[in-house]
Amino acid sequence: MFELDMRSRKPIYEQLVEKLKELIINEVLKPDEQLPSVRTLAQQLTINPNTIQKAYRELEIQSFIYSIKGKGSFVNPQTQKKDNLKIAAVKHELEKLVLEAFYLGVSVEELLKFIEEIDVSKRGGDKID
Amino acid sequence: MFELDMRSRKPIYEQLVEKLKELIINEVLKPDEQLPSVRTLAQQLTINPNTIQKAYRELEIQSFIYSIKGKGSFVNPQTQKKDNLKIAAVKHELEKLVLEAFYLGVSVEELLKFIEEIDVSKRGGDKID
DNA sequence: CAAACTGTATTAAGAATAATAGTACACTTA
DNA sequence: TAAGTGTACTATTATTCTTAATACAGTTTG
Repeated sequence: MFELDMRSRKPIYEQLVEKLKELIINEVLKPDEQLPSVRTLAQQLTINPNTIQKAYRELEIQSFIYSIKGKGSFVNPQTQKKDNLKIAAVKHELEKLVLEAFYLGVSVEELLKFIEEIDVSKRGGDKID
Repeated sequence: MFELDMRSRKPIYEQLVEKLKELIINEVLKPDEQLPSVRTLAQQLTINPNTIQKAYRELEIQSFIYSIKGKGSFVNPQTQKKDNLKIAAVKHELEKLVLEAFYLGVSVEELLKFIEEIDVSKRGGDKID
């Protein structure tokens, strides 16, 4: 279900958050569908349950999921589906531009920073890094 | 001269590398211009000289600068100037597309990952993260 | 009801990395 | 010669992520 990079600088709980976000937004995980329990997923991924719970807590804060004690964690149905075809088209255009930027000598790092700055300027302060 | 984010997950030596790269590529630092000494810059930024040296070493490995014992560290003139106008135009187009992607519900994280994957697929394995 | 499952919380310890501190050596320049 | 340069090395501190081991409250199921 997941591929985690244990050697990344990015914490695995944060990788989990991102992966699950994608699965939810793209409706691989359906609205109100139950997520694996913290202990089950921990066993599957052979990582500590606390790490899973940290990810779930973060996802709940960002209202991607909701959790009910004794029952489980579920996909928040408010998260509306994206227009995937449109997104694919945009990504295709994006890739062309990015490659052009690379060709012009713009570094990956500079590009990433640029993207992040677009983000924060339009949506308010986000996570550090 | 620099703005460092001491609270970022990104190490400050790595932030230094990126900032200096930009200054060099954009020729804010001219070819063969001498960089501040490790001790001077450390004092200015109130960080440890070892951290500066780590950044300089990395920049030398990536051949953005060259260092001569007893003399100093200098900008490698091989680093050619970029076409800044062209880059600005590309960035402008890029910003529009990125905002469109945001509007479609693509997360910043997903976008950053997408950019990074373009990079690695076209230029071989880079740094983790 | 009882057992087994859920989420949640807490404390402690381990591991890894970044950053600092301090010192030293070789080289260049004024 | 003195001061400034890059470079190297060890040790220590600090931070963060992860694990470990419990514990408690609620739900579900036999």
